[in-house]
Amino acid sequence: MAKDKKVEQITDMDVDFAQWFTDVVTKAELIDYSGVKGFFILRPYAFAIWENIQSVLDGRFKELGHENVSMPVLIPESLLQKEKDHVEGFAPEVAWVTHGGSEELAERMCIRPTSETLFCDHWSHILRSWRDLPMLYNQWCSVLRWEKTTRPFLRHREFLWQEGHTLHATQEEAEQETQQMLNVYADFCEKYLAMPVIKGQKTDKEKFAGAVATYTIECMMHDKKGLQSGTSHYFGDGFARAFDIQFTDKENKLSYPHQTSWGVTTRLIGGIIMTHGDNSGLVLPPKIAPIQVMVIPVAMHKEGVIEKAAELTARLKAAGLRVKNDLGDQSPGWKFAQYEMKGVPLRIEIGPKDIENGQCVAVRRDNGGKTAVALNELEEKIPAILEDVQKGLYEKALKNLQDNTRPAKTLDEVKAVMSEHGGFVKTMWCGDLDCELKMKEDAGVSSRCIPFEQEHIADTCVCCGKPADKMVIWGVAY
RNA sequence: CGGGGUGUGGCGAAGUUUGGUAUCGCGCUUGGUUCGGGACCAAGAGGCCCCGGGUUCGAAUCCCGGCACUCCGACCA
Repeated sequence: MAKDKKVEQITDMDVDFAQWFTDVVTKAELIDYSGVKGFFILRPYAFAIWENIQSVLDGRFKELGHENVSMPVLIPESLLQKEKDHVEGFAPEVAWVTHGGSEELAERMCIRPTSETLFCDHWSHILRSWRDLPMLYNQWCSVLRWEKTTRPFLRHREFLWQEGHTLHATQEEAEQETQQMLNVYADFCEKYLAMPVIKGQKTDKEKFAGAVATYTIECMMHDKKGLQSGTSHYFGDGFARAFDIQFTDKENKLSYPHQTSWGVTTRLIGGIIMTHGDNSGLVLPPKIAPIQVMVIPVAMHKEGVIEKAAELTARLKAAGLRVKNDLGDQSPGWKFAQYEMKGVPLRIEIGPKDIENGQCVAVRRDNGGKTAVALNELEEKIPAILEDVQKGLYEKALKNLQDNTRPAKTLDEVKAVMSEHGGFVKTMWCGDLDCELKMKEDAGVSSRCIPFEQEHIADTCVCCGKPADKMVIWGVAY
């Protein structure tokens, strides 16, 4: 027991998962609290993770033809009001600017909670012809939503994200874009963050305010709760009509374009923490870790150790890895614990005995496995171990998802599964809002999504017993 | 927004019931010895006791009002 838990300061995750999470985000130096509720400071280590996420996704977006833009942070109230469902969805959680200096503004402005209205207004100015389409835009920015309950990474009042917004000549093209971007997110989560996802569609109750359809990737955290990790929306031409965005099509007729938007946020970092973390702290997938390898010299005062550590570091850097060494005067044991806390995927120990044997010792963060690596094989062996760590993390998370997703045919079965195991439940659903509400009321679960990969669990709705042909995944979500 | 808990050097706590000028551990600084799982010795530095009022000769402590953090709900990425 105790020997597994090397860091006493962290609350045991099986005792109190929420407290464990708070301990990790502060002790791994990811987050500091600002003086204002819901506004968090992303410290350099957290921001470096975000930059890695940005860099991969931004590259993908651009490969697919998207361009980055920068929209204003303020939205005039009249603009926000234009699309009815949208304003109803967001009005309760926007913050308002009412003064410029000491002068009261003629019209108050909200700090953007999302930028659909800004993009729409802009497009209504510039769109003329079918030759202008598609418009494939994205922006990296922060948005503000006045949430009641806030938690680091999972629910900020101000959070960093990217929001892609696109306009297309046809419904088919827009729907294809929506699917394409959902797939980009799913692929990124699985390949880079080692987080398996369930792709599917949101129910009407859960979809984005103003959307025709919302698609989502849902992940399962270590505590078996769900995390919506990315969304992609199809808007039809509703916003275009509300904002009077038109173009002249190939038949010389005025037409409304079809629209999409899609986004991921710094919540992904929360997902990484809660998917892979353990009782020693953070565990980062190698592909996204700011530091992939930490070289720790042992018995630094002995001749040649510091030089050897520097040499290994330089060689691994040259091999394309993100690697650092720690020549600080803390004891090796302190350093081991420190970088475990920070989730560095691989540690390399190099001391006098190793130098004598022409080797170093590589220690994996995910399972503690130690390997002696011959120094002349460094460039081949270390990347291979990192790949294995990446793979191992994904497989472990996939097992958690699969082992904790259970079928149910009746509401009583759902309740039994939830009280006994938690996790996700898959059931048939008739499509009625009343049944969805009853699931929440009686079993405490919300619909996560209607997965693209459907299974036939039963012939009838889990709730009302009427014929049903849709399978829904339910769970408790962050 | 409803219900609970908390707020004391950087961190974690004691002190609050019963008012008398703040204590401990960790960390930090300097010097020395150490170094294969959070080393040791010595000497130092560091406090608007969350904020604002009030009671009192005197408030970390009692009273009133705020704010923040945290957990559980409802709302949401």
